[in-house]
Amino acid sequence: MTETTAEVAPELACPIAPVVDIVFSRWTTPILWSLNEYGRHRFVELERRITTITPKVLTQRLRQLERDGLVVRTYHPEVPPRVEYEISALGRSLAPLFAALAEWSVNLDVVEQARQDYDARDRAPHRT
Amino acid sequence: MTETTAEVAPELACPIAPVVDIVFSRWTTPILWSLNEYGRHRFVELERRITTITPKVLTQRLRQLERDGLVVRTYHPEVPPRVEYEISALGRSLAPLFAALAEWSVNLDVVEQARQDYDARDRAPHRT
DNA sequence: GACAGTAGGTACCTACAGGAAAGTGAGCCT
DNA sequence: AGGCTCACTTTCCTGTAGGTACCTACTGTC
Repeated sequence: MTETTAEVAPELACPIAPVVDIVFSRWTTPILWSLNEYGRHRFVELERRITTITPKVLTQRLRQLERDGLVVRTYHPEVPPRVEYEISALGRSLAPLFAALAEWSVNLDVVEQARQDYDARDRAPHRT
Repeated sequence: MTETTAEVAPELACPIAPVVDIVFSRWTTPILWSLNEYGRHRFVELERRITTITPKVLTQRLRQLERDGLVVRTYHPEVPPRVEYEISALGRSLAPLFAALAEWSVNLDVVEQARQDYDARDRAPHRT
């Protein structure tokens, strides 16, 4: 944890926000997860794995991830064109982060319980 | 829409997506970070720390975080009303995650360099 | 009586992310 | 000669998150 010089963006109030923007922006999580867990993917393979994503958005996210150096795109100028996406070394360095998230997911039921409690508490008495 | 499917959300293709939704939805990161790093906050204190957030959105996010059991809201029915927000035990359990993110932020310059390389590469030759 | 401060609530509006659907181009199959 | 596949691209359209602005109740202070 290198202390970055001076005040870095007081409007953020939070040094990890830029990382979150890069790593956890919409759709990037399932893409990175897929590439990290199951290795190299072609475009249609990703499309089929993340069934709810549209090709337009998938392209956008992949371009963004490629630009950020998190995935590597390899174009094979063959007859039916073939493109392969794989996670980069930088992307692989996120693995412990993903592992930590996966571990934390044991708390999902706690969250679910908290929601039910909150909703139940909120129905009966008037909120202060 | 209430399809009781056997497989748990094939459209996600990624078990950590629910966690990301809870923890890294918009604005929650600076809020949780502030409460975790600097302790208890009043509403205006949070507002002043995260300067770009509007009161409406801050209220929304705080309610959501309270409902999810990540922050605790304490209302003091005093003359100028006073409300305090603090992080819950569950929220505190995110600390190692935040630490991991903070550590990863050393790679931000790598990302920045990748972006510059990508943009430079993309200007000159035609993209395949 | 005017105003400030607190913790929001509410109504209205806009911008942009993302969805749907069709097109592209090059070649191989039949 | 039409159909197929891949990897997108383009156009059009909608939903909704979030912004702006104003409102509440209460009291102390000027």
